[in-house]
Amino acid sequence: MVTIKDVAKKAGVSISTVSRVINNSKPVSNEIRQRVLKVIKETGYVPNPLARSLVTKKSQLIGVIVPDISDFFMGELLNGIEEVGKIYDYDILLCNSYGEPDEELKYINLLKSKQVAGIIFVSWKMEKRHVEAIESGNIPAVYISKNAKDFDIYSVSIDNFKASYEMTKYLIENGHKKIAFIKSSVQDSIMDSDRFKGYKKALEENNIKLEETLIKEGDSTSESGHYLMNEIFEFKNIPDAVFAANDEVAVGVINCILDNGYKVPEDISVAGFNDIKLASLYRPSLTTIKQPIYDMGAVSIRMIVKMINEEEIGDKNIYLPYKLIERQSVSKK
Amino acid sequence: MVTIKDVAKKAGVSISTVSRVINNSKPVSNEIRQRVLKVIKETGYVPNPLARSLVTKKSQLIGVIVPDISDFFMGELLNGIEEVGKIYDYDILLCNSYGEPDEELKYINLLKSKQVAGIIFVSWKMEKRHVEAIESGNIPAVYISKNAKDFDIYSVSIDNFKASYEMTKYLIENGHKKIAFIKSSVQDSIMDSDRFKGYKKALEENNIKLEETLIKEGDSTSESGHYLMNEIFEFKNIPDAVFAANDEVAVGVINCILDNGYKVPEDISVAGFNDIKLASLYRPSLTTIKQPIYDMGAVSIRMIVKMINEEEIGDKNIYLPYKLIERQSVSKK
DNA sequence: TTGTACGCGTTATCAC
DNA sequence: GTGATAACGCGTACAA
Repeated sequence: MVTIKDVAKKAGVSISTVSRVINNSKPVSNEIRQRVLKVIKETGYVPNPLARSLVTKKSQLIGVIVPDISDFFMGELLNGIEEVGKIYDYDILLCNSYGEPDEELKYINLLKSKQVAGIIFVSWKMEKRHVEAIESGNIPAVYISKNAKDFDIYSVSIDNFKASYEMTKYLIENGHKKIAFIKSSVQDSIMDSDRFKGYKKALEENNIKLEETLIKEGDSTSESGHYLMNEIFEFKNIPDAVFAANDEVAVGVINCILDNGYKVPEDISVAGFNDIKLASLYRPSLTTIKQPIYDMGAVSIRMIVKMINEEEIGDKNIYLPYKLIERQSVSKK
Repeated sequence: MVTIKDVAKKAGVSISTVSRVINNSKPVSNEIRQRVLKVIKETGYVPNPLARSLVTKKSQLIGVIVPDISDFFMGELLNGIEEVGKIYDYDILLCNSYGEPDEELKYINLLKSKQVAGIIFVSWKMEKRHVEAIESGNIPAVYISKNAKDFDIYSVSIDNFKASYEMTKYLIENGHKKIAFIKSSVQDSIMDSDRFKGYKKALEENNIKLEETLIKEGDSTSESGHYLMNEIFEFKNIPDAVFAANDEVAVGVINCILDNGYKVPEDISVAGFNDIKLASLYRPSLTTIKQPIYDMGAVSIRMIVKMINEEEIGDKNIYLPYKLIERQSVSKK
């Protein structure tokens, strides 16, 4: 491996000079600059990021902690993070926490010891100790989590309350009165409450009373959706629409409805949340709330970069626009 | 940040001694060991991985280059890599190449300069220059690619020829004679040939002649599947079954068939390849070849670790077992 | 068994 | 504008 020393020697200058040309840190006479550049090209010299980080105390690594890599949501999010990160020359150190708080904490400390330039923390549900661990490191961080707004931190999300309210209203306006709501309990947090609150408000405004037997909660998998929908069927209190906490759950719900001999959306309508790739692929295609997942990733890392460069950031909590996507899974009036 | 020096001073020993206890590299008297350990605990000292890598020339980082993070396949693969990596204390440096050869090459060099302990290179289609770039670095590497076996390298895959042969045979045995085949051209490589060859052999054995108008190729997205299936429809030479290069394509194919007013599998059967999560979620659920994606990731990183530790590895090319999964998208006799 | 001193490849602080 | 040289935090021959 060719080092700065080799380049210096071959160019007949000191390593300081070489350092200056590669970093543009101080003026160097044009003649020497060209000579050094030439040698660099010839030798194929690449600065050692490790040595560099060791002295500057900064790496070009952004640590990203996610609860589940194979979750459709994370893939798109990571895409956004990666793509924008590349623009600013940052690489991604990926950590899969399996949504376990202890793992999350372990990774936070690991990332700190690796002196990452920033952390993007994606979590189903954050705890105080996580925030404290990150913030104490004095390292730029952005949070993507259902309950991020409980803390005084930088976060990226959408307005879940409003989105949920709109979707519920949409269902009602299209003639649905008996609307089941399925939330994911791993997210028995503010944000789920937000979505639930939006649902509740829409019902209230339309004088529809909440039915306990139509409110279910499980985790955020399709299996869970299938299971919970079955419970609803067993109760014989059949809804004419189901609003699921996320698209995977929604698909599980639809499959269950189909398995029970009903049709979607003719007999029962189903709405999802997130608009992951699956939502448009699945048939019937899912009416859902489109979260700008890719953008959320992109914005997160952009914020980190700004923090690193000490640029001005507006609000600590960024709310991105969402959109109600009408597809086939909800029948229209 | 507390360093090895601080620990040494506080414990009243030299830094070498501290280094020895944390690395177990040389004998240290029990008394001193305990004292050092105690100080480490008290101070919460964590060795700086950067400084460590700088001197040992080895990091605890495994670089993973994938062509598309949001691809369902990659998510599951990364899961396997991450989980096993964690066991051996390796972290994942994630690179998204977008399947572009130049990007791939750039990342390979980046990873080398970061002195990663190993590289897992996932690619739609590898070129000689990629292999050369990696192998010249003398760094452990495992390849997951359609055409990995063209090179003398470590790779993990399944026997695509046999799998494809079996699926085609299965279709034929269930009464299908006009079987379309859709490959993904980004993979116009050996492996696709392998799958294509398997398809061809099965047809030959059953005296079915190959029909050019039923062979299509595009990329590996559902959009591509939809588009190609449309082309087949336009040709008015309707098949009674379609064998798609992968599940996403298969879903696109089915959606197209549905859009054209046909039923799956009653009118046309569709088989996929890979068995990603989507395959069982989608309705009709996909009959497909189950690749052990998670295991492929797990095995890959396990191989890397073995290479790092200079343990014995058996074959250079690992073939994992696959399985034909019967679901709803193919009608049975 | 323990400590000293050097080197890993860079950047940064001085002098010149 | 340029060049020594001290750091960064750690591992490890070499001495003791």
